[in-house]
Order: sequence, then C-alpha cells, then structure tokens
Amino acid sequence: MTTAIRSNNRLDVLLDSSAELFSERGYQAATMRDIAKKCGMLPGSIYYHYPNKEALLVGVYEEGVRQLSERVQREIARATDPWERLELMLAAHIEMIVEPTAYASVIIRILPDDVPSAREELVRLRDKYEVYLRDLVGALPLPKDVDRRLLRLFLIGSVNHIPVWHRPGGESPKQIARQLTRVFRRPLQVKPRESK
Amino acid sequence: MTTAIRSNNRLDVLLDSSAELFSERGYQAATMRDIAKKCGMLPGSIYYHYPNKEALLVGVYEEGVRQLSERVQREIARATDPWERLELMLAAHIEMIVEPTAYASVIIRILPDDVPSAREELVRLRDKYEVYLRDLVGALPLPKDVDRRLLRLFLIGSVNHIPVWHRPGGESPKQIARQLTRVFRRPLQVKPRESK
DNA sequence: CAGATAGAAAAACATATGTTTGTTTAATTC
DNA sequence: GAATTAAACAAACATATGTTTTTCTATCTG
Repeated sequence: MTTAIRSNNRLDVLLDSSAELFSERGYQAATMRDIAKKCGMLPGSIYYHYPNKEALLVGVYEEGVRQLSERVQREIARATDPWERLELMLAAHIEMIVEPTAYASVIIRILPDDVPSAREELVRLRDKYEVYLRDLVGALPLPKDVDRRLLRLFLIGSVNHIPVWHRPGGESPKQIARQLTRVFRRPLQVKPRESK
Repeated sequence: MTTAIRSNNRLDVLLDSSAELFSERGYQAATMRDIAKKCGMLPGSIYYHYPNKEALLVGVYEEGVRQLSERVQREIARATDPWERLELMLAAHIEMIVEPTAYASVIIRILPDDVPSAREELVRLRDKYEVYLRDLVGALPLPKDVDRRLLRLFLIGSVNHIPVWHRPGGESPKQIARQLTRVFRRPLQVKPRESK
C-alpha cells in the first residue's frame, strides 16, 4: 500500500498563506475562511491537511522554528568570537522577523498563552529555538555578578519588539543588531580592549 | 436639567472587570459575556456605559495611562540624577505591569494593531505615556554616537516583555530595574566614576 | 485503460459573539 | 409623594466562525 503525494498538492501554499495571516493578524483574528481564500481553497478543504485550526498553527510554528534554526546555525558558524557570534545571530533573527511574510514572525507574534489548548506544544517549540540564544549568552565572557538569564530575557524582549516599531525604510537588521550588541558589549566585557 | 450619577453606579466595577479580562486574555478572547459575568451584569447592560466593545477598551486604556503617568511622575520626582530617575521609572513601570489585575497590563498586552478600528486612538494614548521615557532617555549623558531612539525602543521591548516571563515568586521589579539599568549604564556613561 | 484515491468542492451545522430592542426597577429630584 | 430617569434586565437578532459531511474530479498506479 502506498500513500503517494500528488504533484498538485497545495499543502505548501496552505502553510504559506497561514503563516502570512497568522503573522499579520494574530491567531484569533486570522479566520479559516481568510486563510482558505488566500490560498484559493474552500474552508473545509483545509481540514484534509490539518484536523483543526490549532494544529494548523502548530504546523506553521514548526516550520518557523526549522527555518530560524537553520539560518541562525548557518550564520553563527561564520565567527568564533562570542560577541561576534551573538551579533550575527541577532542580525539573522531580526532579518527574519521583520519580514512579515515569514514563518518566523508567527513565532514572535503569537505567544503560547494566546492558544491555551496548544500552550505546551508551542512552548516546547519556542524553547527548542531559544536554546541558541541561551548558549550564545552563556559563552560570553562576563563579570560574575551579571545575571545571564536576565540578560537573555532583556535581549529577547528588545529583539522581539522590533517588528512592532520597525518600518521597511528604516534601519537595516544589521545596523540594529550592531547597535544592540554595542549597548550591551562595552560594559559587560571583562577586559575592554577598545576605547573611544 | 441634571445628569446625575447614581450612588449605586457600577461603572467602576465594569472597568475593573474589563481591565482584568483584557489583560488576561487579550482583546478578542475577552468576550462581552465574560466581562458581564465578571462584574455581575448582563451583556446588554454594558452598552448603557459604552457604545461598543472598542470604546470599552479605550476607556480601560485611558485609565491605564492615567494611572501609569501619575505613578511614574511621582516616582521620578524623588531623584535628580538622570540614571537614577530612569531606574526609578522603570521600577515603577515594571511593578505596575506585572500586576495582572492592573489597567497598566492592558496597555502592554493589547497593541494598537490588535484593534484596527481604534488604532489611532490607542497610539495617541500610548504616546502620551511614552513621552516620559523619551524625556528620561533624552536627559541621559551619552556619547554622541549613541542612537537614543534605538536605545529607548530596546528599553521598551525589554521592559514590556517582562510580564511574559515573570512569575510571582521571582525577582522583584526593583531588582529587575536595577539589573536593566546596570547593563545599560556602565558603558554608556561618558565618564564612568566607578569600576569593579 | 480501469480502478483507486489524494485532494479539494459544496453546502450545511452548531455554536459563539457583538449588539439591539423593549421593559423593569430603584435612586433622585422637585 | 409623584415624576423623572439612571441603570440594569430579559430576550432575541444577525452574523461570524470552527468544523463536519457528502460529493466530485484529477492524478496516480497496476
């Protein structure tokens, strides 16, 4: 017995459309009808691919985490210096979340508490990605009295807030990442090598 | 002709209940029926006080800005040093937004884009409050090449993300505010007076 | 080519939700 | 104490929304 996937399968289109609408409007405000219309299906057809709306969101979330992880992993491999690696990650992360059509935006905009029935699953997926930031902050040479957990949480807050204020014409992700690490870097280094 | 307010007016109870539910669940997920039940009214009765759900949210928002502004104004008056004033403001702000029953939480959780029809009004109210932070950051003695706008936006992101991860038993608002300013302070001061 | 079936259409269902309308009650005012 | 009306009740309305069921069709397989 075979479970072949047909050539005109539109699962990918469905996922793309869902990501875009979830990202733009949030979970509740993105209706199944809107999603169906966007990908040229009828509402009921979605249920062939996913048993319910919640599962559809989880599907988008999974793809988002996959894309983010892949990209970030690739970027941080380009440097060995801990601060440089952090900046590379932030730049890549910012770039992906300010792009409204991207899956990554969904992970930033829709918080686990927004969908109580899928809470644990969403938390699990988020954690899977946030491990990268945890490791990068963990690798920084910092004074002993700096709370790395708080530092990480401040970073997440700053970064994930960017889509709220960022406008297409404004600062580039790289510029933002540079300013952000600059702010944190100077003081926190054990032994600053450079001075202005 | 008189427009007297009756002694058993329950507008305040209605606003309190609305604030709590908006804060807990967000705009869409907080239904008029939930709000009515929480304050012991019937759904239709709410419409005597506000013409629609959106206006009810604006009412809560207004009260939230009022409370935040009042409290912050009082706090920052206790110091003259720019960094100390910033820390005082952040501590007060954090304290108010981690309290789930407070109006302030609504302003943090519900973003203008969540309610397109009331977007401008909500932006106006938020700006009214954020002026305090703008002034405080503006008063900091910083190197010329530091982008104060970005610094402010990073701060807002860090701070407003706190309710997402904060748990009742965890760090106190004052401790968090101290760590946050510590992170920003050391490097950005033109002339550091203290060294570890 | 013929049968099987992946994948979507069509249409309805059940319920949730913001809101409206007519009515009642009790506080206020003269 | 009677008239007024603030404030809430009671009940329905209209629509939106997630979902289910049945039916059709184009693709794949043997």
